[in-house]
Amino acid sequence: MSVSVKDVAARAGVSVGTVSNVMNRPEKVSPAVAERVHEAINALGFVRNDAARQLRAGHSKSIGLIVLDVRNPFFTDLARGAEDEAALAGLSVILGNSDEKADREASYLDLFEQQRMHGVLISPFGDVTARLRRLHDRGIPAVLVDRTSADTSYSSVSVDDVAGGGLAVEHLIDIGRRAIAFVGGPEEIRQVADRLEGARRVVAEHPEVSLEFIRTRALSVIEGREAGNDILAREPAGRPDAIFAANDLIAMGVLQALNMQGALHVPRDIALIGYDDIDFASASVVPLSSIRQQSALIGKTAVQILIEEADDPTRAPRQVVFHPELIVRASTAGE
Amino acid sequence: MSVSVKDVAARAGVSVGTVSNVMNRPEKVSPAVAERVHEAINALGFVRNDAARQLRAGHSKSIGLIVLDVRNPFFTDLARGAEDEAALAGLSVILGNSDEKADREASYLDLFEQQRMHGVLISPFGDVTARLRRLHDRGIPAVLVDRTSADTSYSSVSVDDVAGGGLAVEHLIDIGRRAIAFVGGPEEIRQVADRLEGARRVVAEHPEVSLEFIRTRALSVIEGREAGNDILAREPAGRPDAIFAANDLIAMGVLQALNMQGALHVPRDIALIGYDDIDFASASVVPLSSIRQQSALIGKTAVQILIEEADDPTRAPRQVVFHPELIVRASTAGE
DNA sequence: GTCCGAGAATGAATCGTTCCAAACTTGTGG
DNA sequence: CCACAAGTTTGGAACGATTCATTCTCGGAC
Repeated sequence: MSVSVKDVAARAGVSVGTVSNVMNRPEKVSPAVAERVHEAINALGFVRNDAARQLRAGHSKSIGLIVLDVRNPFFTDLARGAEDEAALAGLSVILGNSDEKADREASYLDLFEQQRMHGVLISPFGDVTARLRRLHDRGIPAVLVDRTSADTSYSSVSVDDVAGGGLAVEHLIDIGRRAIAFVGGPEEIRQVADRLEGARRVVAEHPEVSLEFIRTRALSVIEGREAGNDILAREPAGRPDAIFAANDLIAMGVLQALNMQGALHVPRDIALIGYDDIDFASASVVPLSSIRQQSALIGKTAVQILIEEADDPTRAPRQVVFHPELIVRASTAGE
Repeated sequence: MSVSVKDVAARAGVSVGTVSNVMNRPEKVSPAVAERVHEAINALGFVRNDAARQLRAGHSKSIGLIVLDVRNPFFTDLARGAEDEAALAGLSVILGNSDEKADREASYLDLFEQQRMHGVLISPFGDVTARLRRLHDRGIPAVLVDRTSADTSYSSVSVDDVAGGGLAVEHLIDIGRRAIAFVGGPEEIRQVADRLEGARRVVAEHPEVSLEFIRTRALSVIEGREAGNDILAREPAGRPDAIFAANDLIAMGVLQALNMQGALHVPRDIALIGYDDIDFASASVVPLSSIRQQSALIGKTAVQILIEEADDPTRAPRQVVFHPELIVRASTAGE
């Protein structure tokens, strides 16, 4: 049925300990023996039983990653960065999609605890502090991603959305716009609140610039289109000359509305900038300027911190904050 | 450090065997004892070590799922269906994203083999027959999803793309269109070829209808827009009166081009139907008709088959093919 | 009062790998 | 020729949950 080290050892004429050494500390074993063992492994098609290895080691060689939404490119890029970094340390990443549901999030945490993961990266939805504490007591470190922890007892890696909001608005001002509208919502979403806050701060430094807040019920294309239609319905004098959308989906909706039957021209009549820099952003009718987050770098950094904490559980938690980047495309081009 | 059944047993004043019974065959144990054991479990914060359980059982309680692209809603919905079905059997699903890369696919298969997964669902990219054979020999069944297996030694669950192509074109004919264009490519992609084939078959039954094939280099928005611009540049008489796009991204690109400055009206001048029914489809400027696949049902069914095969490895492989569904929206509305 | 059997609880064996102290081998210097 | 060190290899204990043959307990039948 199942080929074990014992079978490999028998065929190679060595002890099981030696087979283990060949796989885990090759430098301890003579080349001739190593060769024989490898031959036996291939001939028998031996594949190590991870459960046994884990049982002995006390914890697994996998890192659990729980994200809010696998469909969001931000998280898939983050996951990719995490995987690549984990691979360097011989670890693999198991991806869990909480889909912004507390019960799904909890069941992944249960699973990861049962599996004695090497560590857990989580973009939390519900209140997970109690659970993370349990994991920590069990020797499983956790790092929060895309969210700063309220208490600083866990490490976190996030992006400065306030700075991102500032970047977007500074750019709009740079190209000469003065009447800016922020479209997005609800403000309960931290990212929305922070981006708006960043926009407000920059506007406060420029007395000649005004900022209007157009609230949406969600961050979707349809909501963006409704907001765009509202703007279109106004007197020309009452329209903003630039729009900062809380994310690219909103921006795309706004663009569709403004562009309908060529009513208004982007960027001539109204400049438009989004947030997240999703693939669709560069593929829309008018390629969209946006704010890009270094998603892969976040994942990579989070894994680095996780590995450090796993090696030395007494290490003090760290909060890393990255700064987003402005991507200029046609929707805010020229004057 | 780590709380084991032994600790629980000591606190509850019973043997380890009884603790195991409480967790795995509660009917074998008296209520009074069960109560004491549960109290001890909670008090000590005991969580079963999955590695030990697995080692004993010979295989894990997880199903591995390898998809071509986690960002594709088709696969996330499929994964959701699989998870829900697996949960009913007390299994969990581990998601791996091959991202259409053979090396990533291979490393997930390695991982799943090391972990002695309960079974593997895979939407294959490279040639995985040799590897699946190995898994099978080791007692790990595999089910192919979204692809019929060339040889019938593995079960598979897929969608009939030929039928889907037929559905789309029948609908266009039903609303009175006669000059149909299929936009998509490259034909090497099985889905593209099948959808085109389905379209051809239906057209062959209607002598009054013509089918034109407009090839694209990829299934992206940009390629779709280029195709749309080409059509727009033609003499009005040379334009089709209906377009069947190989997927929704292509359709969105086509729509953007046709709609630019209100040049052509969809569906009055040209009717348009896509494929996949992605979220964006209903959110585009003109809500898009599309062909929907029962993604969740595919995942659910694949898990059912997998569990059956895991229970009885001698079971003959089955090929299940689902039929897609027509979703009518504004882009093909009325006459 | 004894015997029987059903139900409940026990505990030793088991899974496959890793670790490590001990045993073995080889080569070198005295 | 022996002692010794360095380099290799060995074999058994350990990890923690599950299983199952065995033992125990208790109530009822005779």
